[in-house]
Amino acid sequence: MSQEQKLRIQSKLQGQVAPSRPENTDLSTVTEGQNPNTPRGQTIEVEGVYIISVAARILDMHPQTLRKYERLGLINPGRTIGMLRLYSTEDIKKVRLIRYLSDELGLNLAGVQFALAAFDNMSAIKHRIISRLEGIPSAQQVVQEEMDLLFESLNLPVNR
Amino acid sequence: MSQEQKLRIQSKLQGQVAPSRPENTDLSTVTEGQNPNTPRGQTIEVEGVYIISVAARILDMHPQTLRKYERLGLINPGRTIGMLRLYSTEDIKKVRLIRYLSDELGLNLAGVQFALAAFDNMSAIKHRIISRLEGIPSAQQVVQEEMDLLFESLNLPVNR
DNA sequence: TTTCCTTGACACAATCCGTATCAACCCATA
DNA sequence: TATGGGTTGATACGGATTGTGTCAAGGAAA
Repeated sequence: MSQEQKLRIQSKLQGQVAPSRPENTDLSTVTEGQNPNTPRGQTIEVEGVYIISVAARILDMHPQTLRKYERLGLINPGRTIGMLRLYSTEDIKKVRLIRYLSDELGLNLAGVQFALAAFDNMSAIKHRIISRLEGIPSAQQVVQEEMDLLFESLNLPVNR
Repeated sequence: MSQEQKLRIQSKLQGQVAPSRPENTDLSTVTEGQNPNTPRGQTIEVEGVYIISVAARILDMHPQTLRKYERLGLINPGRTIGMLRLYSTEDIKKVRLIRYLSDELGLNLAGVQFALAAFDNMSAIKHRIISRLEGIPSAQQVVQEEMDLLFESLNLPVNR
């Protein structure tokens, strides 16, 4: 339970199981819902990937819960050659978002699935609009502002 | 209990608006552009307004379910002077959307609440953006198209 | 080898949702 | 005005869902 234990196991397993670094993260769709102005000053954990036991300890959640989330398609962690799950920091952040939607807002997992898909769609549409307004910076500014307002209105925790 | 009694009240309350079609599922076109909350003095003359028993029969749902939806803030039907609930056609449509989110997509009521709020915010933001792009019709069209695409991507039933 | 760890499957306790029930009150009709 | 049926708010119950626990079997690392 102690922080030292977490970091010990974490660093231990990182040295072993994580030969590939950030280039392995082809989970680009995960970060789609995050704002570009995300405060990145609070990263306590070292960037990298974790096996399920370490990820569960970091998140203080049961490993079976993480497995269930994956089975429902909510998260999609990478795998080692031996089929071990590898959770990136983006995966961790996404699980925190899921936990917020579930615990704080009371959504069930179907609702979480719907919300995550909605976030992805909203973010994609925002980028599509801004892209299509290439020659009109003033319009781009309007869309940027209002869409950011929209995300704020959803009470999404940026740093959870 | 008896069907005659209900139909009697129904015809009293909603006038001559198709009381003999209990299986009518397309009420969305009846009073599309009319505001059901306009006080006309006599409640008998208001069209497309139903008490809870009639609304429940139109929707094929339990009256207690409708009451619970209201208690949770999902719907907000009007009231008579005697505090009887009055469901407008807009309320009926909203209940159908709630039922779709709940039954088809499997959201719990907290998820439905979140989704409805998100829809409202999205619609409001869309109008705000278009309003702020007053002098740029081409940009307005882009936003209109993409936001419509966004709503479509949420698999929302238009006429449920 | 030994010792963890992971995996999938099944089971359990707590909670949620729709429904049912109850007494009290309201409303339309005679 | 009197009456009977419907509505209201509150509470309680059965079925379903969710997170968690447990189990045996197999793999990876010291």
